[in-house]
Amino acid sequence: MTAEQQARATLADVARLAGVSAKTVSRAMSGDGSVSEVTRERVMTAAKRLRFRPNTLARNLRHGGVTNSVAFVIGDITNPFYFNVAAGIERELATKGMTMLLATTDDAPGSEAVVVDALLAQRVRALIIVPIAKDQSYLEGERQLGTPVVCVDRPAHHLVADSVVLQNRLGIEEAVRSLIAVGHRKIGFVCSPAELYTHQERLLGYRSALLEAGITDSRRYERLEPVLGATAEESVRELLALDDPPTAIIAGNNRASTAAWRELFNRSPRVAFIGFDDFEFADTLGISVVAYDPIELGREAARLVLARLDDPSGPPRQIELPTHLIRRGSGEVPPPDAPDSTIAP
Amino acid sequence: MTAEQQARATLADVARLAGVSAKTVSRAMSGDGSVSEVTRERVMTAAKRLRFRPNTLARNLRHGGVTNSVAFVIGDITNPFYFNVAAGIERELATKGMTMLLATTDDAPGSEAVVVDALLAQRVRALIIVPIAKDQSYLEGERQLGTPVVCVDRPAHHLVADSVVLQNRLGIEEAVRSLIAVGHRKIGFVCSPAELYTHQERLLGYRSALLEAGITDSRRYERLEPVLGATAEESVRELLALDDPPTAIIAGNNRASTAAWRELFNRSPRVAFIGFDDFEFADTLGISVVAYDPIELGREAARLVLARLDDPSGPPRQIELPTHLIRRGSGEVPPPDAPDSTIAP
DNA sequence: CTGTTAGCGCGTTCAT
DNA sequence: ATGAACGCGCTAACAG
Repeated sequence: MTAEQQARATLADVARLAGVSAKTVSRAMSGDGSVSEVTRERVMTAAKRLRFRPNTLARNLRHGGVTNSVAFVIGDITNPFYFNVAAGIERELATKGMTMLLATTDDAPGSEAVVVDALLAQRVRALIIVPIAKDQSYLEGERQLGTPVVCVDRPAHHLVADSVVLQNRLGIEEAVRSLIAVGHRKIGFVCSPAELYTHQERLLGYRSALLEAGITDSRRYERLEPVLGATAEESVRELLALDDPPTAIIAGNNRASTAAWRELFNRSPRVAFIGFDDFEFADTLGISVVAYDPIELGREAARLVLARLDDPSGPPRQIELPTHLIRRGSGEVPPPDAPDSTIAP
Repeated sequence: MTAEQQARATLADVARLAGVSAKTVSRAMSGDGSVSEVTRERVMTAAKRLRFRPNTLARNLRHGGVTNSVAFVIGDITNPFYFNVAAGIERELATKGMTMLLATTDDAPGSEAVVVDALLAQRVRALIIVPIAKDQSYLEGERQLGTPVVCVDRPAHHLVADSVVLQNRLGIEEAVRSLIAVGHRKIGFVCSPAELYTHQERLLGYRSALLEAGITDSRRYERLEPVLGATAEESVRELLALDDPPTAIIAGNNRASTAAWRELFNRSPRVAFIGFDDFEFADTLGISVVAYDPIELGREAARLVLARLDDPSGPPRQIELPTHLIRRGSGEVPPPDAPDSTIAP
């Protein structure tokens, strides 16, 4: 690493070396206007010799001061869920030559606006966020200025914006019904913090499906962690330590799923289990889950951005992506008192 | 979403409304020069009313045309390994107010230069890449222009650059020795494509550790997929179908680990197994692995970038991050013919 | 086909 | 403490 900090060549430098005007170089490089074959050659040679690299920034500044990147704002980058969504966004954007800027709020509601502001100052083309703050109205002005804002996984609060969410209720309802069909009446629900929209929805799905089956005494089986980061392992232990423990457990999100299964693994008598969000080995291990496609979640969000860039007008769009129960065995375990599981009738 | 595309306010607009010069606004906003308290107030109010947002791009253009983001170029965004590295990079950059631009080459060696060129045109501050092309000399010019280039996981070819890699050989050697200590002499090695530096290193580690123990006839137990995407499941099946099958298997990378374990799971007699790269449930399932910290890999890369931005001179730095064997049981299974495993002496 | 002028939004260098 | 002029790298709008 030598410090031979050679200066970066500009259009003007190339023009000088090629003996033409800057604009001609511009034309030659971008293939925009018409340039004679000879001069184009001359320009290209000069550019190569000077290691010229067009400055997209300056170009965009001239065009209206917007970059080519879309910002994706997430809470915790170590959560694989976000990562898969990011993968979908990146892929979809790449088809249009756009790049993804990734930023983190560390799941701190207070830092959302700060992080977003910094990104907007960098003139990102659009914003895709997993809302964590309780109020996104601070983005209203930016939206009016023409910056598309798309919310993923959770809708925005106090802001008109496109969004992509999952069919959370339906997913959990399907899981509950499936357990009931096998004979369960005592079904537990463990999940991460209750405040989040997704978890609220899933809780509502859990309750409505139970109600539907005439089960009205399940509140004691609900365990929503009060704080982010608390593990579902404890919740499961608590539930199973009850005098009248549940015979089946549903987890409401990915972290809770893995934590819960960790606790249920190797326990007997076997407690039926259905997780939320598919994961590696869930198939090999025979774990039933309410699955969905996180990559598609990202792709849809990016598509909404692209559509909005194409046509800023029109009403906000709310997309709901399907969830579906995958039966692999763990959710099909009957309760111990079921007719089929008794040794003799 | 109405189409009320109101124009974006600039420094000049704010200046006009506040009745001062543009430079005064600039001073007031950046808190740089000295501004009287009254005018500062006036400027701030005007800025708020116009929803003014300073344009970082224009500012940076004035400063030398460089953005605040560092590009991270990876092959396949769906590989959790890259994701964790990305997490480390993002976190470390965030401490300096920088953001991460994520780009993908789809593991196509030919597209690396294309993607990188586009990023450089966007004037990223630095480049962190997982090299996939056979030659990174195309970056030499850029390096001389002062753009730090850091390679992760694999060193660059034909380019002087900082890099962070793992202690690949040592990791696999430790695994092999551990298996040998339990009594294994027939040890298989399954891995993804052979061309990659990491896999070559691990293969060499495998061979040297065997040689060290006087085992010289293990070539028939080596299975390196010729193409990316081929699964290690087949390789494992092949190995176990041999007349004289191995009694232990080592996987050389994360994808191979999960695929191999999928195949070994529920098989009997139990084949000893050690994977490479830790993963969710490896602990719960009792799978021994050669582990390392992917997030730290990213953080180190980002630190190299920051150091290089701070001081471009100095020799290239090569950092090797440690790997270590985590014994959880699967790697401690003795061979069927071992004295301890026989029922009676 | 090519060059000139002007200006994108901001900061620097002088002035005042 | 504040302002005017100029320039960062590039391109639109006009020449010629």
